[in-house]
Amino acid sequence: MSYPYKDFESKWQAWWEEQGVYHAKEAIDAEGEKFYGLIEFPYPSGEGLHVGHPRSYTAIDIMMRKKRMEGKNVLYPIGWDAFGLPTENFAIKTKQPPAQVTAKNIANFTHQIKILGVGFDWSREINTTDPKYYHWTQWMFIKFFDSWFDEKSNKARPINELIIPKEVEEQGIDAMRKYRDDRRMAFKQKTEINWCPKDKIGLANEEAAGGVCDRCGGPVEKREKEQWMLRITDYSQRLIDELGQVDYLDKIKTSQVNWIGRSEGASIRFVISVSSVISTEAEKSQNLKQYTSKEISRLRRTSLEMTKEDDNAVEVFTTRPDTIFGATYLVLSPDHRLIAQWLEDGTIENAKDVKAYQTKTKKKSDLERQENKEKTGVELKGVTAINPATKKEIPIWIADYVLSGYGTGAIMAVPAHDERDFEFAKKFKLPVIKVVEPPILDTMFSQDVAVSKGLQGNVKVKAECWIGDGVAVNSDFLDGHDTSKATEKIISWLEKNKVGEKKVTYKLRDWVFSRQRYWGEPIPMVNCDHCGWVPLDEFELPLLLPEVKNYEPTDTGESPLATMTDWLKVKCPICGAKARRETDTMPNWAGSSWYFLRYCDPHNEQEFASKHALKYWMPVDLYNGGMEHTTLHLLYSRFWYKVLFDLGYIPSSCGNEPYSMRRSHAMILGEGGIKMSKSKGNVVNPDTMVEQYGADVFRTYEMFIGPYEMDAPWSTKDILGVRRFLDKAWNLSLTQIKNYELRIKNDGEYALRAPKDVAGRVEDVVKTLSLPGIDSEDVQPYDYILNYSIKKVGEDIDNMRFNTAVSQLMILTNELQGKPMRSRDVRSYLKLIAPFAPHMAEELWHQLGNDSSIHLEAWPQFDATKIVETEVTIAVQVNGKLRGSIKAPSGADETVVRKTAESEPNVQKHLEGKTIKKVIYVKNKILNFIV
RNA sequence: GGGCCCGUGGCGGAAUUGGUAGACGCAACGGACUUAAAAUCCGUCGCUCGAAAGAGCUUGUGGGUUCGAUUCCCACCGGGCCCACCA
Repeated sequence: MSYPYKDFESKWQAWWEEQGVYHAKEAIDAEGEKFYGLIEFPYPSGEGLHVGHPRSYTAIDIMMRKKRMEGKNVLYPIGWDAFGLPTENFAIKTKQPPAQVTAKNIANFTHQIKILGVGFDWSREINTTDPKYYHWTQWMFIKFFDSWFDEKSNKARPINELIIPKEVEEQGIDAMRKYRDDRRMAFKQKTEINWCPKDKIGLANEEAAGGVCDRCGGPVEKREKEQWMLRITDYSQRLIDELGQVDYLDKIKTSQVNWIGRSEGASIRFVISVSSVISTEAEKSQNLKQYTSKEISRLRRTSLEMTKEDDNAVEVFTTRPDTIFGATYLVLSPDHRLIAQWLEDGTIENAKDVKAYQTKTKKKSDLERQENKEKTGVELKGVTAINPATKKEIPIWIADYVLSGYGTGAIMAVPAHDERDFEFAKKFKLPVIKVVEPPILDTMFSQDVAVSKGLQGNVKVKAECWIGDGVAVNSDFLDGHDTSKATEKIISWLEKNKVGEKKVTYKLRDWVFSRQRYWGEPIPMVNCDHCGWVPLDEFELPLLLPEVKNYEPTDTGESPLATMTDWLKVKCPICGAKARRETDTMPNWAGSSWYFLRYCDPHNEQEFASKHALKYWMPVDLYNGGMEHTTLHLLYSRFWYKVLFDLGYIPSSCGNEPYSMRRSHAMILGEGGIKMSKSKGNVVNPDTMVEQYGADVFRTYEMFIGPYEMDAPWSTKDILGVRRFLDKAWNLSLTQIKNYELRIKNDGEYALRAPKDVAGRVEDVVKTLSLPGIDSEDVQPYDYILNYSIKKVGEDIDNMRFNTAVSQLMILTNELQGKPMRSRDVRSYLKLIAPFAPHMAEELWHQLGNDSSIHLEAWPQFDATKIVETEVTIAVQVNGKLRGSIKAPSGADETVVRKTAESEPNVQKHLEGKTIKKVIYVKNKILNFIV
C-alpha cells in the first residue's frame, strides 16, 4: 500500500514553521558550534521553479538536517535575488509594474519551495528589491566610491587617506579631484556597450549573447557610454592568491584563475620615428634598414632610452620578450590613444584609410568577429618605430586582432613565433624573422642577422630572415622549449637600458556596474557642475526607486529614470547648487554580492549586519551553486567582501574570504538526456511531482538520480522505484510500531496510545511494564546491516554522495523486512531516513509516541564492534584469473588461507601439474597463485 | 585554438589507497495471488559457448607499468561544458 503522504505533508510543514524547528538561534543565545550553509538564492522568474532548484536545495537541506541533529546551530536561509531583466521585460510586455510582477513571482516561488519541505529558516527571508535591503547595497556603493586601492598595503583604504602629491595640489582643486576620481574603487569611465541600432537600446551582455539582439534578432553594435565601474582588477592577484585559503572544488579554482588570466612577460617601449628617414620603398620591403646610432640621432627622439610611454614611444606587452629580435612590425588596436593624436597633428599620411578602418571596426559585431577571423588592418604611413634590440626601423599597423582592453593595446608582432602575427604578415607581405636559437648562445650566424650590440657579454643572435610568405612556422626551436632563461636575460637587458621591464597583466576587466535600465537599485550619486560626482548623504538612504509611467528604455539609451524630470532635480550634497541624479541603476549582481552577510542579521536597521552577528556566523561554511556562476557572481562577491573587509566593515576574525567551502551542483536534464526547455515540451514541473508522488519521494528521487556534481536525465519510470522504496519503509515502520502495540496489549493490557500519565513513549511503556524483547540486549540479526548503514549513510551525506546514501537505505530497508526490531533501532532507522524524507519520518516518529520533532533528535551513532566481520570471503586467483572464493576468519594469515585455497576443487584443477612460483596474498581480499 | 569534464549491461548508475567489475534502482522475462488487470510478493537477468559443472570475452580504441588496471601513464577516437584573435 502506498503511504498516505497527502494526509500529513502539509500538516508537518505548518507545524515545523510554528515550532520554529529550522530557525537558527541568534548569535547571542546560541550554544555550541555554528554551521552556515548557503544555496544561491533564486531569481524569482515567471517560469516558476525548475526541477533543478530542488536538487541542490534538498542536497544541502540533507546536510543541514544532519548537522542540526549533530547539535550544531544551523543557519540555512533563503531569499530572493529579484532585480533583473526578465522581470522588467515581462513587465513591459504586460504593462504591469515590475514590483508587482516580482511580488507575484515571489509568492509563487515561496509556495513551490514550501511544499518541498526544505528546512529553510524563513524568518530570515530577504529580498534584494526591498528598500530595507537595497539601502545597504547603496550604502556599500558609496563606500566603494569613497575608497581607493593602496598598492603598498595591497588593500582598499578610505579615500581621505589618499595622499595627493604636491605637484598635483599645486595645480588646483580640479586636478586634485581628478587625481582622486582616477583612483576610486567606483569610478565613471567611457566604455563600450552593446547597442541595438534597430531597437535603439543598450543591451546587457546577456541580452546580446552571440552578437545578436535578444529582442529583435538583429546584429548588435558597440557604442561608447560613460559607465560606473568597480575596480576589481586591483584585486586580481589577491583573488588568485587567496584561493589558497579556501576549499573550493579544483575545477572552480581553475576556472577562476583562468578567468583572471595572469600572464607574465615584459612591457617594452618602441621609440617612434618619422618616415622621412626611410630612404626608398625598395629598401622598406626588401631590406630592413639597419640604423647606425648616427641615423638614430636624426630621429625625432635622440635617445632610445624611454623611462615611460609618452608621445614618442609605443608601449607593448609581450609574454615572449625573448623573441624581440623577430619583432618586425608593431600593431596597435584601432582605438589606441596615440592614433587620435597622430591623426590630429598630421603625422599619419593615410589618415583617410585609417579613419575608415576605425569606423569599420566599431561597427563590427561580436558575431562577425567570431565568425570571420581573417586578419585585416591598415598600415600607418608616416610613422615607424625602432626595435630597441635590433635598432631596425619597423612599420606600425593598426588591426582589430589587437584588443584595446588587454595589455597595453599594442603588440610587437613576431610572425615567426606567433600564429596570428604570421597570418597577418603573410597577408600583408611583412617580413618574418625567425629567432632560431635563443639569444643567449654565443654563436653567430648568417645572412640578414640582427645583432644587438646593446646586449651584454657578447650575446649574439642567430636569426634568419624572409620576406612575405612561403615560410612555414613549425618545430620552432624556441617555442615549446623552456624560454625562461632567455626571457630573463632579455628582461634584464631591457631594464638596464630603460626600454622595458618585467610586467604582469591580467585578462580580468573592471566590472561595468551601470545598467541603463529601470528594475535595479538606483545608484545613489549626484552630478554637480561644481563638485563633480558626489554621493548622497547616508541619512538620505535608501534612495527609493521611483515609480515611472513607462518602463521602456529610452531612445537615447538612458534608463527610464531619465524621463523623471522632477526626480532628477536635486541639490548638491556638498555645495547646495542645482545638481542632477544618476539615472543608471545597478546590475543584478549587486544585491547578490553581499546577501550572505545580510542573512546573519536580516532585520537590522542600523547597519547591514551587526559586527557581533558577522563575527558569529561568517564565513559561510558551505556554499553551493552552479558552475555558471564561477566567474561572475562567485568572483564578484569575493571581491565585494574583500573591499568591505579591507575597509574594516567586516570583523577581521571572519577572514578575508567569504566562503570556506564551495561545492557545485549539476543540471537535471529532460528525459533522454537533452536540456529541458519549453520549446521541446519536456519540462518537468516540481509541483506536479509533489502532487503526484509527495515531496518525500520527489526529494529522495532527486538525490538518487545520480552523482550530485554530474548532470542527470529525469526519468518518470525511475521515480517509481523510489516510491516503492518509501512505501516499503513506511510499511516496515508501521509494522514494527503495531508489533509493540500488540505486545503491549497482550502482555500488559495497555494500548500504545495509553494516557499520557502512563507513558508517551513506547520505550517508557516498555520499561514500566518490563517487557522483554522490545528493548532486549540480545544480538539481533540486523545488527550488522543497521550499524553499517548508520556509518555509510552518515559518511555519504558528509561527502555529498547522496545517491549511494539512498541506495544504502534501500539495502537496509530490504534487509529489515520481516525482522522484529528493538524500539531504539526503529528510532535510529527513522532518523537515518529523516533528512531524505522528513515528513514521513516525522509522522512515524509521532506515531511511535514522540511529541517533539525527529529533526531535533540526536543523529544515531553506530556501534563499531557490530561492523567488524568475523569471517571474510577471499578471492582465489591463478595467474590473476579468478578460480574460486573461500571463506576465512578475518585477518587470517597466508598459510591458513593458502591451505584452504589449495583444497578448493576448481583451484586444484588449475594448479594441477604446475609448480607454484609465487603467491601474492592481500589480507582479507585476495590470494593469487603464479604458476 | 585554449581550459575543464565525461565514455562501465537494454537504461540511470555502484566499485576505499590498484585487489572477486556491474551494488542499488529502472526496464525485461518466468512464477504466485486475482474472474481479469493494476498493485504486491518470489525468482532470473553483462555477452558468447554449454543440459550443467565450467570455460572464454567484457569498463570507448590501441599501447605501457603491474602478480593483478574501470582505477596509474602515453597516444588516439567519441561526447559535453566554459572561454575564445588575451600577444
